[in-house]
Amino acid sequence: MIIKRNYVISDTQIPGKQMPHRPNDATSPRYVQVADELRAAISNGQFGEGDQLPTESMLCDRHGVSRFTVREALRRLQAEGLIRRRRGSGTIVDTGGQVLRQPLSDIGELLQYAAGSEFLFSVHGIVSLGETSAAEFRVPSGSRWVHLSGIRSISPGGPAVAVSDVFINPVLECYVAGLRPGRQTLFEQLAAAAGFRIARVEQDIRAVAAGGREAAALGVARRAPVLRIVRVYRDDDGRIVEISVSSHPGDRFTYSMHSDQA
Amino acid sequence: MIIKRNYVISDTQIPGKQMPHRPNDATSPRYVQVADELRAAISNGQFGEGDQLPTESMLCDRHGVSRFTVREALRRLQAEGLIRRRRGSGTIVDTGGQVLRQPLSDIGELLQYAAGSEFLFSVHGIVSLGETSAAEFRVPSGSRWVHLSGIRSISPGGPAVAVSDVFINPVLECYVAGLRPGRQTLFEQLAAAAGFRIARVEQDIRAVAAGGREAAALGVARRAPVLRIVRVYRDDDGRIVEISVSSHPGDRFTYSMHSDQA
DNA sequence: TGCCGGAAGTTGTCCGGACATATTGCGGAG
DNA sequence: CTCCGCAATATGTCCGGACAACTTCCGGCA
Repeated sequence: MIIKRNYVISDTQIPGKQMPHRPNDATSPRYVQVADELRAAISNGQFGEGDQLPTESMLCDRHGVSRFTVREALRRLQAEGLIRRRRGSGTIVDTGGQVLRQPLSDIGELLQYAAGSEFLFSVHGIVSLGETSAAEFRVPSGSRWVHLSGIRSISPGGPAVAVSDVFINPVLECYVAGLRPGRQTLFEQLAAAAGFRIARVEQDIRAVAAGGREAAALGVARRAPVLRIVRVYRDDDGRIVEISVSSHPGDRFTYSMHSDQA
Repeated sequence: MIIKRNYVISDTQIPGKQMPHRPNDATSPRYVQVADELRAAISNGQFGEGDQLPTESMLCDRHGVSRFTVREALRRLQAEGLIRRRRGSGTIVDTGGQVLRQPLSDIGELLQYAAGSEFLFSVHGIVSLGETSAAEFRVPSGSRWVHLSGIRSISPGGPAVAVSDVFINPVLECYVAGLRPGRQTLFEQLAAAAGFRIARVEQDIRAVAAGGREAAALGVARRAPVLRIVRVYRDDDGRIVEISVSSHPGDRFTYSMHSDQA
């Protein structure tokens, strides 16, 4: 009988064989763990803005991993905009004062944004998208979706930072009743409940004039400028899981992102 | 005397030693070259939407490189949103009909966007940023910048897709006179002329109401919704090279991006 | 004093190998 | 014929090593 496990402990240590520092019961890869530890160290001030991070070889020794793993971890932190790296010089903490703004350049940061706000919603049943909406979302005209709408705010009952319409793939209809308002995103809840993974998010951002319903919900004047963000969530097979259309008041919301060159 | 070169050809081929398929006079890394070839093959229809790309080991053989190099190349294509990958299953071409929109999720795609439009500008000399602007751009109040303004359009003389104010670091003032209008970005020209590299771009996106000057230049009504994009370009040392403030008409411009989970 | 060149240190590129884990297809058992 | 399980195959994780290219610093030389 064969028992599947992450790592097999053998008596004879073969040089060059993968051997975790401590047995890895958690399923997350080592480089994610290293990245998490470094991120925490930056976050709690152990490494301050402008400080030099330990060199790759030092991190290898300290965490008991190879340079591959360390570089993969550092690559993640760089993609998050927390560090800056220069050949020959080293790795420097440079967050650009990121915490104050809403950084949204990958799915992880999308979650971070959602975690800082509350989402209240109600379910409206199944709708069929007309030609205009279908073209805008690049889905077949007349396709059917479970329709929800809601309001996102920083503190419960506080001023709204967004009003949203959400359309969920009807094959997931049975899970819609289990969705709960709060700080967790809908796509996260759907993924956990139905047992799949969000592999890609596409976003379209435009400036539009507030309609009557949006203006009222956001507390702005009619025809005031609002930022409209359309997000399309896809699973591993490219199937659309969820579409969300969010409208943010122009005077209260800024979408921030960054891009680092390799 | 020591002559620096990328690779040294030795008589005795040591197994496992790096040895380029063909002598690499170009300075670009091998994985960039592989990525470029694959991107071209996708672009010219050699691999169509939904097709399966050759496996990693096939690409290793075909390009005469290691799996490390192939994976680095594929990682780039995935970041660009051209392919989708699944463990055990393979790599599939999935561009999501990207060419029709303006994808802007890294510096390379920023260049692609700029290449599809013309930028005409004029130089206004040196200005000092007031407190409001300084705070918005996160630079010291009262700092001095070379001020330019201009209009971006798809075809020369055609309708404007943006009006921009640009602020350039005064240490680069001597290069400003050499800037030329057209399809090449200003930061690209500055980097080439002054011999540095743009390492990071930060972007803030908001919806605002068009002011009188913007409305006239864009051909929209006053107080019409416009998308305001503030970009801060930094070099390797984190110094601000250029700040650009672009206003795009809401009815003619959509900012598209995507985000793929590893 | 000032400049040049080399040594040391650091990240970038690249290799070959090994094993883990997910998917797919096929054949055998029922 | 259907379903289970295994083999083949593909990508993901991880190792150790080697060399390239760039920075920084320091000492020697003019």
